[in-house]
Amino acid sequence: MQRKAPTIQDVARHAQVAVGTVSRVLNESPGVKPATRQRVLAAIDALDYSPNLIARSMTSRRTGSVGVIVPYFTRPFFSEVLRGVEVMITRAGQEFVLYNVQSNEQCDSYFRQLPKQRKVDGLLIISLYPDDAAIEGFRNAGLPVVLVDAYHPRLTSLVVNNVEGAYQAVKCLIEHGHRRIGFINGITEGDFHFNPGNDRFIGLHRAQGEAGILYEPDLVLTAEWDRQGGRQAALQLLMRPDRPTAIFAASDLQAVGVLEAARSLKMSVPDDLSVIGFDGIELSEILELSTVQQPMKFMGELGAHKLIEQIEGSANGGSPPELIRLQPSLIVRRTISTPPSLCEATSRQEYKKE
Amino acid sequence: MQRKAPTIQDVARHAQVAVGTVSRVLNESPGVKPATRQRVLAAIDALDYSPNLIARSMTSRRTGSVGVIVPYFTRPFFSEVLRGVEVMITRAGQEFVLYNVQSNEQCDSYFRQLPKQRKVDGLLIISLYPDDAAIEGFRNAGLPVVLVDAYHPRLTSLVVNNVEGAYQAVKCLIEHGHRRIGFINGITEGDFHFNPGNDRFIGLHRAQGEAGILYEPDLVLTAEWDRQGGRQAALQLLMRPDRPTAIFAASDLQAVGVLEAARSLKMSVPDDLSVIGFDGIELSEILELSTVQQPMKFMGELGAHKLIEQIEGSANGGSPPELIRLQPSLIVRRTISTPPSLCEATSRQEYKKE
DNA sequence: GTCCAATAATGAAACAGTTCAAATACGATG
DNA sequence: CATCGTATTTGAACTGTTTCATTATTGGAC
Repeated sequence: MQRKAPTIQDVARHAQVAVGTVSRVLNESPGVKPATRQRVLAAIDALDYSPNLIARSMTSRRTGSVGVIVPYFTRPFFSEVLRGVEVMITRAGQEFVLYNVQSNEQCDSYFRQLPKQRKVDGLLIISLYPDDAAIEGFRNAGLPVVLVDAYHPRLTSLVVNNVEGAYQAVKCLIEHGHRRIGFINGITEGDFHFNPGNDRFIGLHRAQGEAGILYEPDLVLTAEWDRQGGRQAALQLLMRPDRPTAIFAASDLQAVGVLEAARSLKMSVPDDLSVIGFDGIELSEILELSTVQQPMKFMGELGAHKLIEQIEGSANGGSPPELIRLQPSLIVRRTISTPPSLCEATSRQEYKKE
Repeated sequence: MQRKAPTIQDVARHAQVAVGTVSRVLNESPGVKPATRQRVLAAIDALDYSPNLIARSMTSRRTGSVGVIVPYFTRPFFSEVLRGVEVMITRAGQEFVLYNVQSNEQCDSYFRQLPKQRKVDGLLIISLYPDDAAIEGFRNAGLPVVLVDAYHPRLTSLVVNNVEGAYQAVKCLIEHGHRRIGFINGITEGDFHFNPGNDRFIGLHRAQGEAGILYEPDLVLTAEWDRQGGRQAALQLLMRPDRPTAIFAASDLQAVGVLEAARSLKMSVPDDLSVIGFDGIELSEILELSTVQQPMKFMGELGAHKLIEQIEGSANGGSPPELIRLQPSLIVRRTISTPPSLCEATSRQEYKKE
């Protein structure tokens, strides 16, 4: 059992050529006579040889692997982004090394270690924000890095316009007559420094400002990015005497929590409460939840594509960092309607008219 | 920019020792005088050195990476399993290389190539069934392999008792009075040979047999494993004149499709139709879908744990393959009730009595 | 002050490839 | 037939580690 794998030496011996020749056959370098090439290929076939990629990496300084650093990779948003990433990485013939981060220390340690260990040819960082020291480390190591759903001026970054997305969402709510709109933000996880929820808050703020709605700090809560977070925050908002008639959540998962909270309070959506989320995960479609759709898979694809471009072009000097902005789009589904107060008001008005 | 990374040679020179000594400091091998160790550590610190893992892999024949082969890794079931896998792999200080397979050829090519390329120390194969040639390849390469949600006599395998899970589910439906139960199986994807849906079908069959219910081939359909598949199959089942009063789907995603089909036909669940799925993904909880819960995360953890055990013990001869069986558990939620026909029957009976 | 056995430290070989300067083969030309 | 230039091929050097047979150092016993 476990007989030693054949090496390039064995192939060379078997084909009666020098190792260098086998190497050029393997790498399809020119300058090998067809007849020789055939002999070598036959030997490779006979020995069932395939090159040891580790050894190859030694000299070629290419590992054929791309590292992807991502927080909580099983959450639907990240999962979708990764789907796109995987497609591109595989298409480029690279392997996909997943670095899941759950804490700030872990994230930092990846940022510090990975460039030096040389186990990956490039790094795709999703929704995480490397500090300047980390970026210096990437540069020193000559390691291509692309940011997705995060921005840093010194790195190629891919972001969606969170401000605009939130603005559209809230504007839609306002156009439906809502004046008291709750906002559930996501926490800045660990200490990752970067929080797309903050931009979404800004969008909300802008839409409200334009409509002349006063900012009410009490209607803004910060919660975990998941269902539980959304539910708890929603309960808090909805049990207030002057509760909001609509809630905008920084993520779909939180919005689902809002729906659950409403259900548990026997409130009907959208009759008693309008809800809108952010992301556009599959679940939002199933639950007919209105949301701001991000092009998740595309973000993954494009980010990976840009990274691979950098890896392949890294010989001839790195290209300057690029900032790519994508537009989210509002999807109005079942969970939005005119607020109850306004309905009453309207009917009362109509009543008066008669 | 991009100054060359320091090597062990540089450290040795800086600390005025031989490379061998630095190596033993790095690997915490005994036989290095504390004073020397200090000098070396100081040099490592001064140069900000960390060993090149690729080079290290050359001689140590350990890459520090574990490969995970999985189909459609973003589906909730796999995603949950992977969550467990990731935890264990990271805990063991290994890296997680993801091989997502979407076609049979791709799967096969991974099975053939990976053992020879030596880029991973072990392979975790999820819901995929390697053929004998592949297994021979693993053995020749001395590559530890563990199967999760699949079984092969020559490999350590981790399976849930699909027959039993399905049996419980269908028995529950029968106990609620259902006699016409539709079954939506999942297709055997690509040509992966292994289909847990078949065992679920057997469980259904057994429960029906015990209850003296005749097997009706028309009530058994095969569909894609996803929502669309479930929806289409359900539509087909529900538009029959003698439609079933309950549907058991081989996956939760398909069961969600069933719910959607029912909704589009204006049928109420569970009043007009009982539905039960399989897997126990988060979505089933959100939709209050009854299901057969698999310990997904645990399966990932245990599978990865077994694999790491094998990797670490692979020096002293491989342990014999092990078969681990886990029990799923039925979760009854909102989507099960007594069938309408029986309600009528019951009320008619009661009527007569009066 | 020797001698001996540990204990430390050395440095070359090995790992499995790529690369490149040098050697060789070959066909055409003068 | 010698010469030249091109097309192949060779084999040693190199990548950055680990390992291991040697060699050097140390400290204690005599």
